[in-house]
Amino acid sequence: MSVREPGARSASVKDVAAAAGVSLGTVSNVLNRPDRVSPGTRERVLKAMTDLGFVRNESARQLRAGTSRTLAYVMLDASNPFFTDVADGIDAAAEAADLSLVLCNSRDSASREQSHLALLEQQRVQGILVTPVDPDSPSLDEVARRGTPVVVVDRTRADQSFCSVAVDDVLGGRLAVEHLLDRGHTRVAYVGGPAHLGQVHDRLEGARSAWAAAGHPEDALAVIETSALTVAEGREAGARLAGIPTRRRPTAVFCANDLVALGLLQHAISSGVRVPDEIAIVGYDDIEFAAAAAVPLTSVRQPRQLLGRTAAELVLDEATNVGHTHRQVLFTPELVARSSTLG
Amino acid sequence: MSVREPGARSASVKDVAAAAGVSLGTVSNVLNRPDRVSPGTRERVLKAMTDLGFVRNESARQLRAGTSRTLAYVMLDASNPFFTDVADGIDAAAEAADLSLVLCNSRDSASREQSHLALLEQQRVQGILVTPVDPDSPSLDEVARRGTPVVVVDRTRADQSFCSVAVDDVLGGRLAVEHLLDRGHTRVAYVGGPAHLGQVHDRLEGARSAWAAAGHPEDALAVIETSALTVAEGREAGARLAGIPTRRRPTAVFCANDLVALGLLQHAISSGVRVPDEIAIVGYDDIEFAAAAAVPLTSVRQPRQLLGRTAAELVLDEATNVGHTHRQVLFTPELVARSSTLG
DNA sequence: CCTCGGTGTTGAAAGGTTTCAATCCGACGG
DNA sequence: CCGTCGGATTGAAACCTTTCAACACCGAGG
Repeated sequence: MSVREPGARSASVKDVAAAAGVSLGTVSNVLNRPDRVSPGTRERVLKAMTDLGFVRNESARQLRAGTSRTLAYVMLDASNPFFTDVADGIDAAAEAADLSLVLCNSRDSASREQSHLALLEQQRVQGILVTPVDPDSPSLDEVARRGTPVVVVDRTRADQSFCSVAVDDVLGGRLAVEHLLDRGHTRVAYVGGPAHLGQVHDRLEGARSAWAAAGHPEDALAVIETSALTVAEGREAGARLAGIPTRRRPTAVFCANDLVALGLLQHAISSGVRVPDEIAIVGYDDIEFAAAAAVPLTSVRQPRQLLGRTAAELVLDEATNVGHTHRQVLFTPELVARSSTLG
Repeated sequence: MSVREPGARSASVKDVAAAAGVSLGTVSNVLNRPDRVSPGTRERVLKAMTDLGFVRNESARQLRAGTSRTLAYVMLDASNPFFTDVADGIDAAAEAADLSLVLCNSRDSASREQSHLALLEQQRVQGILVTPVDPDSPSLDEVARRGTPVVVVDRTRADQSFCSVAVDDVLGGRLAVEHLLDRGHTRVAYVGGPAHLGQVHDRLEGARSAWAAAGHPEDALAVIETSALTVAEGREAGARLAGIPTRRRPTAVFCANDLVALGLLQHAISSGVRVPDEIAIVGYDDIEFAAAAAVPLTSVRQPRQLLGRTAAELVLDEATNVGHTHRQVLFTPELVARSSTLG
């Protein structure tokens, strides 16, 4: 029952074999094909294992077997509920395939992402799912080229160099603005940034197309750019909005994600602006906190779990199926109307 | 530039050595002690590596070296922002120690937790941080006894069998209720559950002690038990609260965590109950969404990142320091008063 | 009594990296 | 010209598990 000192060597199959008085091949059989071993010896071996505190050395196992039983998701930002929901979906699929999932958080840093990718590659994980800081980064291609299946999650890329799973952001933007037009709004603002983010850009594009289709002059759709998609930036944008004279102030706002929308909502309420009467708000992602906001938020829902599950399935196909061909899956978003636009 | 088929063997040091016309010892030197190798050969070896798409095999490395460079955090519920903040703190410490952090999500399931622990142990990670489903589970002891440093995060245990890092929940409960007493409330309810959770129990205990210290009869502190600490349960509790006749209805509520508080807040606002005038609300954890709520939430702040950072430091000490002794660190929470109690 | 079939067990090889003692080679001092 | 020294390179062993062909044993069938 003693505790091992740091650095002390742990028991190996050889030790177990010696203690049980069998060969080490037999110990291995107990671990991997217990039915091949007679009950008597099996008991003896198992007892020796618990006595010695034997722990199978996964490195050696994997070295010999050449294969690992884990999948990895390198997430962009673990504190955004959207990504943890995606991770849940991946987890479900991994569990179904009897793999375990490890998560790495790059916290928006390309270098952290880089070192996670390197380590996972060296560990010979079955596949890597990643929401990259920059989808065009060549290091993704390198990892894939060297043989580790890579699937890009919630981002896309012009070329088709690997599988990806994403949601149609242009359509999402269109849905949001069409909804606002249906509700009779004629002065609308889009809030989000930085502009170079694919999501921010695509959602705006969708918004503009719906706006133009309704016959409004394109440049009458105001754009308020933020420096990040966070709650704090949303509040900030709310303040800027409040500075616009009432007669010209938008009566509705479409935010690039729910965090921004929640910040904006908070600013509105705390400064006495009524939602949706004076200003209607549409968010994006439909995270749990959107429905739970003080004024439940109308939002564009993305199939988060499904996104994760599908990505996991793609990476597994690539890992096991020789005839695999890359696919770009694009899901359809859906508008969920709640009080923040419905009065 | 060709892509390897699934199952194809990747290049090894031996292949690199052959391609560069050196021995494999030299290749290893290039990887581990580049200064020992003359610039000429080094270049040649590096070129061979990129040509062949060489990826160091971490299993073999670790098998030989006997040590890994990773730390793991087995989190209880990745979709609770509280835990992702703790993970950020751990990550910071890991980065400082030049280790990489992998996250596993047990999603409130003891069996998932179990299999994550087993795998991590077999991978010989440097240490395991865990917020367990059940802190008294004997499998934690077994892992520790067999030699992997284990630190329990945000939970405690009667015995001192390993290091733990937690926050004084009894004090937190006291702070919350003292604040409400200061604001003149005389009818207060505690909302949380299930009761067997250590946190739920301790916070209530603290609440009761403050309540009694103010001379109020102990049983006059109402308790509304929920079946989980979620937003949905918070809404539910709000509905139950609303069912109490006004004259007997509590004028203030102390919730066992912010998710419950946010749900309760949402119910109040949507049914026209004014916060804090008709009902004051105190949450617990001070997650980011608490400050960003429509009525910013008064909450008991826990030092989340510090919790994580300290836990990581403890596990590293245990992993490297032979003279390590277990410590139970208890942090002090702090009340953050906002509009939900301040009018 | 011998052979056969089957069950249970063994021993050695393989997998990729790191380490370290040993070797090699060129340069330099004597 | 020889011996020596230092830096660069090599080869073999070790890490632990898994696999698989070979072996020992036993009872049944001929």
